[in-house]
Amino acid sequence: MASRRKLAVNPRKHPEQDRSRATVDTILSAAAHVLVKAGYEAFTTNRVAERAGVSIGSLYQYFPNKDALLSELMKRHLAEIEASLDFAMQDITNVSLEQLIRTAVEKNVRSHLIDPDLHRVLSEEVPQLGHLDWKKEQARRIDDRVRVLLQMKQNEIRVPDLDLAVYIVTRTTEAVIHYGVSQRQKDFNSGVLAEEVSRMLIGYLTGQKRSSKAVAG
Amino acid sequence: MASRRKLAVNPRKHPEQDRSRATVDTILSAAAHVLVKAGYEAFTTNRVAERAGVSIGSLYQYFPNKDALLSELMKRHLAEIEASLDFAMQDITNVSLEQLIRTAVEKNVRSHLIDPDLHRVLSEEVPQLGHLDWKKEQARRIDDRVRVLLQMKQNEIRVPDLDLAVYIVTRTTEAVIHYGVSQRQKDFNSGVLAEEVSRMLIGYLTGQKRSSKAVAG
Amino acid sequence: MASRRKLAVNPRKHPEQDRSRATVDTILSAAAHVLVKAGYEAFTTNRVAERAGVSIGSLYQYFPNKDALLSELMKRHLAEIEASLDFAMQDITNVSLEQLIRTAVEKNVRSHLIDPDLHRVLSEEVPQLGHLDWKKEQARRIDDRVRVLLQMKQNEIRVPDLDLAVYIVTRTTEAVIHYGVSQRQKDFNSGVLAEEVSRMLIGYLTGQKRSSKAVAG
Amino acid sequence: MASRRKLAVNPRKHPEQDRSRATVDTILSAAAHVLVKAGYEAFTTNRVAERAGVSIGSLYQYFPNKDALLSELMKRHLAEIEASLDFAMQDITNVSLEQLIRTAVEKNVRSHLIDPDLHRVLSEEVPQLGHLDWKKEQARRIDDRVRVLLQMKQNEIRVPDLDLAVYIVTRTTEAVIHYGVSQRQKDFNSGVLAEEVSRMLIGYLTGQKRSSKAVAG
DNA sequence: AATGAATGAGTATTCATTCAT
DNA sequence: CATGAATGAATACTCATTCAT
Repeated sequence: MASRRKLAVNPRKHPEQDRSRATVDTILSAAAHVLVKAGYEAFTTNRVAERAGVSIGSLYQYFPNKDALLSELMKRHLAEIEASLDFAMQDITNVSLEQLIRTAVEKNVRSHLIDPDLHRVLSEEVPQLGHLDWKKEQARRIDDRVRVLLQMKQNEIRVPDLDLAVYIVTRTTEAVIHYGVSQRQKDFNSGVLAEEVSRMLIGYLTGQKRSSKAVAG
Repeated sequence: MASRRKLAVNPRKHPEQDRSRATVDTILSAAAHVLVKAGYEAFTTNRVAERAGVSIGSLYQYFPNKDALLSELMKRHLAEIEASLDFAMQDITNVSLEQLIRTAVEKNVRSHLIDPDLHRVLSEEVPQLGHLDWKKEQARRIDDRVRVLLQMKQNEIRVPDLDLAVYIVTRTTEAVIHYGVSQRQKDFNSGVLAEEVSRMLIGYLTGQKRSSKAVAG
Repeated sequence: MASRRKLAVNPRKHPEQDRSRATVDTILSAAAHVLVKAGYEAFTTNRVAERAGVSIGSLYQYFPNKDALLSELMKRHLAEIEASLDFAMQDITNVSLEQLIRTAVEKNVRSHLIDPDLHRVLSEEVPQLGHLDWKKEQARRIDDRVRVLLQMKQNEIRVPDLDLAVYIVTRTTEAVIHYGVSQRQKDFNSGVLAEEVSRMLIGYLTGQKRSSKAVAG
Repeated sequence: MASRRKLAVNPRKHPEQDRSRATVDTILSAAAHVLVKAGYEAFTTNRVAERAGVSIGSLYQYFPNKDALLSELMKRHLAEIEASLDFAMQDITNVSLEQLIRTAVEKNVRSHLIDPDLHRVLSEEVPQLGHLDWKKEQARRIDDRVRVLLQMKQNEIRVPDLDLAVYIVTRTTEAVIHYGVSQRQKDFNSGVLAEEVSRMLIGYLTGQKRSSKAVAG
């Protein structure tokens, strides 16, 4: 498993290693397929193996158990989403807070177009193997990026607690968009949904004085 | 599965009916207990029956299958929450939009203090038997109430689409508060979290013109 | 399992409990049968259940796992053997050491006629689930009885260490007889084997001075 | 399974043959290691191969199946023990029966110090692949040697049946010493155990008239 | 109605062994 | 000869559900 790096040196592609990688991918695809088409109920290691056209033994060669398979599937899916989020930080300094939020929300929307069926099953049907370390880490990573973005615009922002703002922005965006895919399909596709959330978040961040027991300034 | 609700209609209470009702309650309590203390993983009909001090046969006398049991449990829990939401419509006309939102959010917060452990298991661990008719109905019912409230304050509100606004307000409140219970415990308890969401929603609803490709008017 | 004693009081035989007991016995018989006829290799819970004419589920209702089944089988078998050993202590005081040993060995021989096939499989083929508490206990119990017997004849015995003597007598008898069943069948049946071991043990216990670096007196 | 022993016969050593022999040894060492450190439960061909730093394919190049591997391991271990038993026949004629027995038992004791852990696992944990031809042969071989020894001292010996005596002596020694290693560790190490068995056997062989329905003469 | 013994299809997982490279 | 990916029969065990009493 660690010896895999010989590749770079040796031009002869280690056939086994390629085969392995291919098998893993096949299995994961099959897993996604089963999950999407048949639901978690029917998500059986044997069924996945069968769908993958691979023996059950092979599946267990690469995944020590069912949860590991599920975990890897989620990991990859979320990694894709995270990648698609990217935030293109480089030239963002020249951009207004408004533009920033709009772009971020927009990207979030687009990231939900990556295999939305799988996304739904993964987030709603699959029993959450919480405590997955990489999951917490990923959440932290995303929060961190959002915090950095907000900090850059700190002088335009009026909130009592930046961390809290990050939390609210994150959760809100996620929730509204996530369920919007299926429940407000029209607005989701037309961009209206994104526009509205953006507007809401911008308003929230740039702050209003009108709250009675108000916090902001 | 819902057919034994006839009892409620018939005022003359046969003693058997009382016993039945008691048994059902016992079973549901046991179900909640198992779910909370041992997780969905360990939630087996036999275990619930045992915990309830009732034979497995009896359990099946009252619940045709496991899902029915789970469904009823959710139903009751959500009904409690819905009840606690109540919205106190009667005198609300005299109240400002601001106050309205604040109250609503506040109630939402309080509703999350009803058996939060059960709530968590139910919403995160239990495989969502989506499509449950009563569930959609309940969601619709809540949305309807929110829509009515907002309509009463229509002249103070600036949003392009009331339905969409209802959706956003609902989802946002739910998400921020739901995860806030565990992830922003401090802010949740201090009321800061509620204050912030309220402020955000009020800002959103009373509207801003500043959006560029703006929709509102 | 502990409530079984109500029977004595209540003439109506609890049908369930009888059924249970019968099922357990059936399963154990089937287990013995499979073990003897097909060997440990083929000793499968499913096969045992099938042979018992009982569903696999029922088997697991009474035995939490395969080892528990095996353990119970051994326990019962060894209990039978132990019972057949019995040692009839009561009138043994009037008896010579010689007679004592002879009787003990004789009983040991007879105890090996209890299901000798099962005995063989159990002691040779089955992976020893050592550490079984009751097993150690039983061994101790038997040793204790032997020790008591020898202590009664202490003045006729010449050995440096009674405990050691108990160990040697026990092991020797067991080994010689155990393998004798199959390897010296003729002598086993004719009683010659028993006679010889008895003679050896008597000689050993009554002691000789001739050992060079000798211990005894 | 035994067919690769041709090597030993052919004096001209091809380098491959050396390598083969080395591989075989490596595998057997690994097998012993796994068996001792992890028990028979964990004794899998893949694990042995891994431990040996050899591919599973190679393992099967040298051993047609798992049992063959196990068999060879036992064979070698028992051969070592047998070799250590050796019996030093040459000058034994000058020696008294007493001395003979004492020496034999002593050697037996020492032979149990050869990898006692492996010995234990092999004799207690591993499912006896009885019927192994070489095993019976070896037993016969040992019995034969003992018989020859006893025959040499025939005039000092008083037993009704020499074969039976061989059986009893063999089994007794084996059993007492084998379990003594762990159950009477102190006496085993101090030599007291050996002394006692020796004394018992000498007494037995030199015979007593005192048995009532006596056999000897 | 209540009981709890019985059911058995279904599931994850292991491991000896093969065979293409 | 060596490799290690692939195989798949086999196995222990679970749990929702039924039904005779």
